[in-house]
Amino acid sequence: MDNNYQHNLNKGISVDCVIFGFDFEKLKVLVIQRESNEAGTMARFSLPGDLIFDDETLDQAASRVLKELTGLENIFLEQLQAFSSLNRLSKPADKEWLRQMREQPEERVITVAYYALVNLNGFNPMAANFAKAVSWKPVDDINSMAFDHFEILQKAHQQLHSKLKIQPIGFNLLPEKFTLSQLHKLYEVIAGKELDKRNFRRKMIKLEIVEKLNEKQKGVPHKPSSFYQFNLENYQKLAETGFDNFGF
Amino acid sequence: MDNNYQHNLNKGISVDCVIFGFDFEKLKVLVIQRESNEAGTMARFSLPGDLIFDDETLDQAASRVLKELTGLENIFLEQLQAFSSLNRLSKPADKEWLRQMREQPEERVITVAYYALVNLNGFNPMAANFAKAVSWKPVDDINSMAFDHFEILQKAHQQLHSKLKIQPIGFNLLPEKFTLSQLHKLYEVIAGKELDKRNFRRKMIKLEIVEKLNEKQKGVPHKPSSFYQFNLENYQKLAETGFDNFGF
DNA sequence: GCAAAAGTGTTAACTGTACACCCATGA
DNA sequence: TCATGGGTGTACAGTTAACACTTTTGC
Repeated sequence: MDNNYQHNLNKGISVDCVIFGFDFEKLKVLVIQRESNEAGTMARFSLPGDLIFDDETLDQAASRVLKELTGLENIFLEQLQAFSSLNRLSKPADKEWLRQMREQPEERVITVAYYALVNLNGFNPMAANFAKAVSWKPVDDINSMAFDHFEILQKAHQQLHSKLKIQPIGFNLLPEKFTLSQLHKLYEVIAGKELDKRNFRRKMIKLEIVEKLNEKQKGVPHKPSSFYQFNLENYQKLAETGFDNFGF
Repeated sequence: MDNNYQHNLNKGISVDCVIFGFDFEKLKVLVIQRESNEAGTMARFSLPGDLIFDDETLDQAASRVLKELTGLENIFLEQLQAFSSLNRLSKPADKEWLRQMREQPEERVITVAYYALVNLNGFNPMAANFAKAVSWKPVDDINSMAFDHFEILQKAHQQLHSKLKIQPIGFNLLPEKFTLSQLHKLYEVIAGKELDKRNFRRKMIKLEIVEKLNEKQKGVPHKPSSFYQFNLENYQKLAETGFDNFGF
């Protein structure tokens, strides 16, 4: 990717991004689809990533990959961890694929994984980058990926889950205005279990990290829901007093 | 360090280890002291670390550093995160120091930090490695280090704190047999606040992750304390049912 | 008027927290 | 006998968890 800057690339280190999105139904992840020239082989996906430049930090490299692919900037992006297994490129098809993109595909590469949270509603990654076969896949539907990317995805998913319990990062997956049912559904999907509707709402409202707006859903064939927004200020006050557990 | 294997070193990636120990009083960290040839300059310390070999994983490299320095194997060792700031080597004295140890000290190096938990009682790192000026320093007494090591230390300290709340990793800092007071003190030191003695003991005992032994302290000028040991099996049962918060 | 999702209260069980005194030992 | 840290119980407040019906809208 980005052959224009090759002279500058650090050949030994890459970043890979696990970009999560939520469509009010399922947790999804942005994947790049390999054109399958091996008939009969299961379609294979990889995470977006790139080698880093010598004069950028890992954070900058991850932001760059994210922007190139989605056009998005200033979104939630956090380092997961470095991966270094010696057989990252052990699958033959992976080597072939890499050969098309990099100068020395056999060389050992250590990758630093990041995970990002984006609001995917009304957003199509293809609009920003139509040259690549990019798509959102439900996380739960994926059970294999190229390289060690499935391991990275699983680790990122797990990290998202643990972090959601102690910090209000889930709001990054929703639009600015959202309904409590949408928030509720998000927590259920990530926690992987049902959460009592009444208890959930009561807790969110009592913590005062969501704020009711004077605006309701329109055109829905049922009682319209109020919109809410995340109140960062209140959350920060809460965090100062040592809050670190939603109790889900 | 370890010049014998130079031909094999990956010049772009190093590991650094934050090795924590607990002496029943304070949380300590293993540091390497630079021989200060700059009079008047505050003594400077660094974390133990090394460039990685091309044919080892990051985990292996970290284990190697740990073993070379302490002689210890199979102890708690976990990746923290990768650090890549472009001015890691910006302090002139740091460059000079590195020049003595590496071929190309100016080259950009990304480091992957690990943290380890060891039982330091009756243990002297010098015994295993007398060539280096290695010592345990109280974490709270350190407010500056070489390179970006102070940032790494702070991050590791913070991680230890958060993780201790949700997983029983603190036992790695204690001997196999310990008293509840020692465990209590450990949690207070890492949490950075007083914890009610009665409530603390009640909780640990009720969770059944500690097990009372038929053995007591001897020769202490006060009522002798019972020894306890960590019960991994019970903890795992607990973890299966979704336990992830000690509530401290 | 019906289907669909929004919104709302109460109770019982459990968990957290605050707090003070007697006990066993060595010197 | 004194100094030192070990060890114990209780009551109140707050939090979690379980549970079912009414409301508002579009069709």
